[in-house]
Formats: sequence, C-alpha cells, structure tokens
Amino acid sequence: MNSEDNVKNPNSAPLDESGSNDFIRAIIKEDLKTGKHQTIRTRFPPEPNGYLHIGHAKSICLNFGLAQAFGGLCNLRMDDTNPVKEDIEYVESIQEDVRWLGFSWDDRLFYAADYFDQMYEYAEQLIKQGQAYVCSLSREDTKSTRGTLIEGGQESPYRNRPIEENLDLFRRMKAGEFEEGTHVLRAKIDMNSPNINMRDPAIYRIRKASHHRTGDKWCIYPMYDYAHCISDSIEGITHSICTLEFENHRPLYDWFLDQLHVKCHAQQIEFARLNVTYTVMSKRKLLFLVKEKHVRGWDDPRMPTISGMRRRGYTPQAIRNFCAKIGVGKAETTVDFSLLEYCVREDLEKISPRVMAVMHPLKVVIENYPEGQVEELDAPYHPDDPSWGSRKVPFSRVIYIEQEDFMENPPKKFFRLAPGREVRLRYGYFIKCVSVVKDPTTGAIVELRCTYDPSTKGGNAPDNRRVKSTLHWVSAAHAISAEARLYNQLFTKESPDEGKDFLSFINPKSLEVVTCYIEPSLATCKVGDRFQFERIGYFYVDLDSQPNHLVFNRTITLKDTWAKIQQKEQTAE
RNA sequence: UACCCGAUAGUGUAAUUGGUAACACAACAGGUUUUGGUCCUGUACUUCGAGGUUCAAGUCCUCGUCGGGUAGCCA
Repeated sequence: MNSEDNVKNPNSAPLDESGSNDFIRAIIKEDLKTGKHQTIRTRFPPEPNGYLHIGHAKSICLNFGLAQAFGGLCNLRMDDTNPVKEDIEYVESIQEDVRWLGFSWDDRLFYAADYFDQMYEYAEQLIKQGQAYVCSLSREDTKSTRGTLIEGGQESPYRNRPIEENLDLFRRMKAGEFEEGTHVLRAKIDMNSPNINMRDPAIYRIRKASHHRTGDKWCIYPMYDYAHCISDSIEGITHSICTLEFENHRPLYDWFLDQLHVKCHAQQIEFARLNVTYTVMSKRKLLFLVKEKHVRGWDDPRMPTISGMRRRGYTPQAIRNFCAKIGVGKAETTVDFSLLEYCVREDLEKISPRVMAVMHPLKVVIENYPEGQVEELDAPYHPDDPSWGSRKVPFSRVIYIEQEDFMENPPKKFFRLAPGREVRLRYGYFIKCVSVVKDPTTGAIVELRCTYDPSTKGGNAPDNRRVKSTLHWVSAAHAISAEARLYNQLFTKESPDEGKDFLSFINPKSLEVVTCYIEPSLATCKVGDRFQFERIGYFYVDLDSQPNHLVFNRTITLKDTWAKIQQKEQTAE
C-alpha cells in the first residue's frame, strides 16, 4: 500500500508495524485495502488436552500479533469438543501461558462447548435441508466403505433415509437412547470425492462422557470440522489461521458455512507448524515424557512447553522475538535451536544483573593474604552501565574458583590459571599460582596455593602489566551454598523425531545438579529473580527454593568461545 | 498410485508483485574488553531441474524431480 492510499483512506486500520511481511499479512492488507473487511478478528483455538509449547507460541504470537498490528481483536477459544481427552487443568494452564506470553483476550475467552446449542440447531437444519443423515453403520463398516486414497467409497445404506426419520433418530441420539458407536450424524456430500474429508464426514458422534464445561447435558458431541467453522462464524472471525494439516479440510470448512447460509464466513489460512532442532513437539510425545517420568513434569525446564521455558528462566520477550524472527510460511521447516538461544541471550543480556558464583569449586589459599582479614570489594552489577549500582563482595584468604579455570599442563590457547601463571580475580586482585596440592591416593587436584599482589586491588596493576584472563570467585568463608540445576539439550540427536524410537535419543546428561557457592549478596534473592553468573550463564531462582536452600536453574550458558576451541582441537586430533 | 501443498546461502525468512538477490542466526577471521560475555568490523556460502513467454524471470506458463499432508465416531 502506498502513501497515496493512506491519504485517500485515512480511517483505515493502522498498518502493520511489525516489519514482517509474510503471506498472511499480505492477505490481510489486501482485504483491508479492498474493503472486504473494515477490521480483522482472529482467534487462538487450542484444544485443552495438553500444555502449550513453543509451537503454540508461534500461533499465539501470529494470531494476537496480527490483531494488534492491524487494530483488530484476537479471541482465546478452547476447542473443547471431545470431553474424553480434555481437562480443566489444561484450560487453566493455557490461560496462564498465553497471559504470561504477554497477550490479553480481555473478556473474549470462549469455549466451543458454549456453542453446542447453536451447533445442534444447525445440525437439524442440515438434516431438514437433506444434507445430513443418521448413519447406523458400525465403526468398522464406516471405515471399509470410505474407500482409499486412490479409490472412491461406497454410499452408506442409510444415506437416503427420509428426513423425518433422520430427525427422529438424531433427536433420540441427543436424548441418550442409543449406545456409543451405534449411530452417527453424517454430512451428505460425495462418497467419490478425491478429498476423503468430503466423503460424508461425521458431524456428531455419541459420547456418554461428562464435559468439563457442560457436564452431563450432552451425550452427542460435534466433530472438529463441523464445530470449528461454526465457532469462527459465531465469533465473527475474519481470518481463521491454522496449521498445514488442515489444508485438506478447508473445502469442508467452507461447505458447512455455505450450506448453513451464515453471515460470517472466515477465510481459512494455513501455515507451517514450527519444528525446532533437538526437541520434539507433538503433544503425544510430550505427554509421554511426562507420564514416563523422563522429565519432572510439564513445566520441567528441559521441556519445550511454555511453562517449562518459563520455569527455566526464558522471558516472554525472548520468545516473542523468536517468533518474530522465524517468520511464517507454508514450507515445512525446522528452525535451529541456536536461534532460540540467541533470542534468550539477547534479552537476558539486557536485563540481568551480574553476580559471581562457582559451580565446581576448587579451593585456593592465598598464602600471603593475612589470616582473618576480610575486605569488602566494590563490584558493579553491570560492567558498562554504572546506573545499575554495585554491591560489596567479601574477599579473604581462602576462596573458591572454578575447577575448569585451572590446568596443570595448559595447552597453548588456555589463558586461565596454571602453575606459575598470574591471572586477575574479577574486581579483586592479581593472583599467581605457586603450587598444587593433590590427593596422595587419587592424584586429584584438591587445592591451589597462590600469592596475591596487594598493589593490584580492584584489578589493575600500577605497572600496567597485563594478565590473559579474569576469573570469577567467591570467598570460602562467606559463600552460601546453593543448588544449581544445569540443563542441557533433552535430546542428543538434531531430529529426535526421525526414526521410531525418540526415547533412545534422550540425553542422559540433560540435567546436572550441583552444589554451588554463591556470593553472599544473593542471600536475599527471591523466586523468579534473574542473574548472570559472570562467565557462566544466566540463572533463574526456581520455585523449589527454600529460605535456607536456594535453587537456581541455569537458563542458558554464556557463549563459550573456549569450549569451541577445545572441541575443535579435540576433533582435529 | 488419487487429491492437496511446498521448494531462495548450513538454518529460517525477504525481494517495491516482472527490474541490481538480501536480512537474521549459524560458521569463519579480526578489533575492543577487568566476563574467552557484550559490542564493532570483515569473509565465505544462495534462487530444485529442463524448456517457454519477455528487452528483462526467484517471481508468469509447461513438463519433470524431490519433500510433506490426507483413508478417526481425534483436533
């Protein structure tokens, strides 16, 4: 749309300012431009039969984002037409997750179940129009007469039942006179259609199950294809956005609404669902991981669920940025997990105060530091922004550093501490390693003996001599011990969905629990706080934390150039 | 073997709708740095194939190739 159009039509909906220009936005822009719609209405319609995951986040950001961008509205709708699979637990978690992601449906929380009366009326209308009939074939016979992908089906012997008989039977289905599986209401379309969805699909089936919302009012429940288009129509949806597997269902979506002569008939638009490397996305597989206790629950930080990512410490902003970056298309694709990681780091980098903690402690005794002496060193919360303020960090004779920051026989590219080498302690002093203490039986390094240079307090040498690295540390006498949960990929294979047994690709090292030492300033931190532990990663205070037992989830590591160098050297050998 | 859909750097997505193929991530190289972080600079790598229309094709047409979806009384 050019500026001239804006001048001509100053009251048109605001233009999309998200910067993206995918095929769905193109359709909407065109619809607004041609006047097909004055405003748009979308909806996010999950079935409450599981927890939302990152793939749903894509759909949420799309539907709510579109509404925002074009000045329309987006509804939240529970697509709850199958009581045997659905549960109130999921209804609640879905709302929590959408809200947390940063989207608001105001008073527009809807349930397909709330439209059951209208749907029933419409069904009688179809029967009266001669476009639906009660079929009394068994499940098996229905299947065997449907035909195959390459051959048409056969018409049901019940297909030409008189309208009055259909009406009577359907009403008695509703009244609960028949057992499950004995009858079904079918649309009368075309048993020879090349599109199997059009071969007299079921509209209503008998389910003597109580529904989380309508209780025992109904014993017949509408099928998805029938319920979804009607729900959209009732809510005034203009663009009904769904995933690719519903493409073949679109003719049926349109057929129902055409036969029912409804006023509102949305355009169904399909987009490719999200896949991400090193994870699985199907609700069935996620449910399996939970049920078989491969993870601790739906909100286990290793899960790609929204609740899992939340608990891990991902931010809503990071997930929204990710969804904006991956775009929308019709090609089935798999996004690199590293893009998600990038978005998480990008946001966390901006909002996390820096503090110090040691995951795998190595004791260091500073021989020339006076016994009993303690200094409070000033340490800023952000290296480049003084407005974040600072805190005091105690320094004393015995400290802990990270085990991997010392090597007895360092390779050329190792810049950290080694025998005879001098390094800087962050915001502290320069120290030099003078000897290594080993366990006499195992030979393991248990302690380092170092000396410090008192003139380097704060981290600078008066003679301007340089060190090759800066280490994080905590004072042994002042550190608080805490639990750290170090997460890695749940799967070792880039595409765990490939092949039959995705469980065989579960990463046995997806969680490492350690007792770490954190600086004393962290004593007062609260559940939900975020920090960058310098040189390690971003951490999130888990809800398992107790006053005397803090638990930190490692949200994500910092980018680790050294690890990359090591890997390269190893593979080169 | 029926119908539907898709294919642009390694990955994902753009290209004023027929007019110089680009952005982000990843990779690689360098610079800055009291985080091997951040930040900055640079390098390498792209239109599935064959025809056709056109002054001009990633874009339009034809035929292929490859990939995905579809035979629930699931959604």
